[in-house]
Amino acid sequence: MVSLKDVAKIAGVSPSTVSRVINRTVFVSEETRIKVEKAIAEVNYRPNLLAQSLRLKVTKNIGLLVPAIDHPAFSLLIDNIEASASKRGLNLLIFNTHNDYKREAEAIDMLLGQNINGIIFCRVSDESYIDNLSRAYSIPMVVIDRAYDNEKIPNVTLDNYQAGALAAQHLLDVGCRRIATITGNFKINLSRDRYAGLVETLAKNGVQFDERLLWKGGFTYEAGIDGVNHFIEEGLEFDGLWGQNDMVAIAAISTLVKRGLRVPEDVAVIGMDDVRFSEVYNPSLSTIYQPFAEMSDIAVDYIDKLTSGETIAQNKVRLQPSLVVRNSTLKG
Amino acid sequence: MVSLKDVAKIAGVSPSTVSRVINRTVFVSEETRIKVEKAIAEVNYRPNLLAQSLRLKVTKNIGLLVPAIDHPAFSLLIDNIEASASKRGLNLLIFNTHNDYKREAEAIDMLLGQNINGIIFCRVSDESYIDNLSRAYSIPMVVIDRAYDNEKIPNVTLDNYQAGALAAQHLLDVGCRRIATITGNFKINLSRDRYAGLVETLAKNGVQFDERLLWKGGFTYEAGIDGVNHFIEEGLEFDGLWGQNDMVAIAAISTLVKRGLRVPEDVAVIGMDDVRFSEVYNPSLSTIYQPFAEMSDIAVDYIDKLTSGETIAQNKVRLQPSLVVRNSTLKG
DNA sequence: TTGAAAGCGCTAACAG
DNA sequence: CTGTTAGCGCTTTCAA
Repeated sequence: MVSLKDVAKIAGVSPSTVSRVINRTVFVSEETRIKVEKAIAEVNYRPNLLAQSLRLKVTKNIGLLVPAIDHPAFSLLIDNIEASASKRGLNLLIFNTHNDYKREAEAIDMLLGQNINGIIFCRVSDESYIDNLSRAYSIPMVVIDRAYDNEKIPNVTLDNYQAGALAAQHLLDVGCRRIATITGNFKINLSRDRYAGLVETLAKNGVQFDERLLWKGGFTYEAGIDGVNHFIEEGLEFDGLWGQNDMVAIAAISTLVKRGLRVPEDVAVIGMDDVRFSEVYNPSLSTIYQPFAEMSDIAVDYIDKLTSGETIAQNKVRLQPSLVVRNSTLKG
Repeated sequence: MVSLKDVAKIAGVSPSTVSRVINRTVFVSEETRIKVEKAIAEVNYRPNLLAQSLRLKVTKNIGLLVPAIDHPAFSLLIDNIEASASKRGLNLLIFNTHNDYKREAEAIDMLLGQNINGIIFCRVSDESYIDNLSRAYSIPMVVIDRAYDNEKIPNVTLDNYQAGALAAQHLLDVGCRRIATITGNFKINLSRDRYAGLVETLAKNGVQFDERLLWKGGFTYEAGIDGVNHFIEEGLEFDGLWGQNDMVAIAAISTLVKRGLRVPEDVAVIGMDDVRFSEVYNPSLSTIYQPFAEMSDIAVDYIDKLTSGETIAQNKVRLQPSLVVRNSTLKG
């Protein structure tokens, strides 16, 4: 590996001068600058980021913790965060917490010993260890998506109550009256918020939610399958269903169809997130759009600002969801 | 930040002793070890990886280049690579090359200046810059999935010809005779290999492939949609279709159904990769399984071994695909 | 405008 | 078994 010293020797100047040329930190005479640049090119020199970071106590890396990687919503999120990071010249270190708050704690612990600038943290659930988090405070940190009700760490989230409200309103609008829902684990507060938005909006419109039509199965395909099977086996009737994410909704549709029901004619189904394949599913899936790109950009920007010592005016951002209507709810 | 020196002072020993306790590199007397450990715990000391890496010239980071993140096959691959890396205490730095060989070249260039141990490289296409790659040789590198025909860099790939053969054989077995295929870009050699496997296996079985039923649309949903629309608009008849990945196959099914055709009764459709949602699609998708987990593990292991200076006996591994039969081809 | 020197936090001879 | 010393590659005072 060719070092700054080598370049200095070739250019016939001191190491500090080479450093100054590279970082444009102070003025260097045209003449020497050219000599140095020539030497750099000659040996194809690249600064050693390790040494640089050690000296400067800042790195270009940020850590990202997600509960799952191969999950359409999270891969979409990761994709967006990567884009935001790379736009700012930051690198992403990704860790999968596997929806397990113990592994999450280990990962945080590890991350703190890592050469990173900050952590973007998509918490597993309300069980996530608080004490580790407070230790984590020693480096910039932002929580995305799954924040606590009274999150102290800067965070960017969705108005999940409103997501539930939109889903309820749309199902009512297309004529549904007996509405079922399959939710995420209630240890994740956004599952509760989404649910509350649904139930309260139905109530406001004179429709009482039947709690037997609630299945807290989680954010997986299995939840969608199990939920629908459960409802049907219990002999419960329903004409509308909200799956709290698109995977669940799609699994629900698939199960309904297998059971001989038509979607949307017999049951209108709406999902959440607007992941890529919801558009291609058969029938195409109505859903609640979640602005992942915007959320990612805000989160990365936080880290960036916090790192450079800037103070941030607003340390909580809550974005609004919106309704996407496709065929799975169009009773036409 | 508390440093090793601080710990040494508290424990009343020299910095080297503290280092020795931490790294268990040589024997330290029970007595001093305990003193040191107590001091470490007292101030909650964590070694600075930056300094450690600078000194040792090895990091715990590996870079991963993928053509896309939010693509079911790649998020599955990323998921598996993360698992393999984390199992070995390695961190993953992810870069999205956006299927663009120019951005890919930039990313490699950047990665080379990064504090990484090695690169796992999922090449965009045959257009990927060779010269950059050879420069990249200065650090351990392994190509996964999309390797060249005569790849010089250690690589782990699938027997893509065999994948095509399996698809062809299965479609023949369920009674198809007019078979269409939608392939990846032919600049990616695995698209060509898969295609060759299909065509030659058909020929071996006395079925001549009609080249008008080839659509080189790429690995996207759009390709599946466009391909089917094209075939139908050209008035071409077909009773079987292979999409070279699951997204394409699913988009094809969705388009066929929209056009009033039944799957599998009118057209049997098979995909490739066996991503998560192919099982949940309606109808569930027959596909060619690709052993991503195994591929990932081999790739990460390569980097790990190369880093520690071990020589690797076999620097090319080619794994076998297998057939997964579901409803989209069961004409029953 | 440039060079010398110190030091970021760590490890590894080398000596004892 | 442990301490002293040098140095990884870089930046930044401090002087000149």
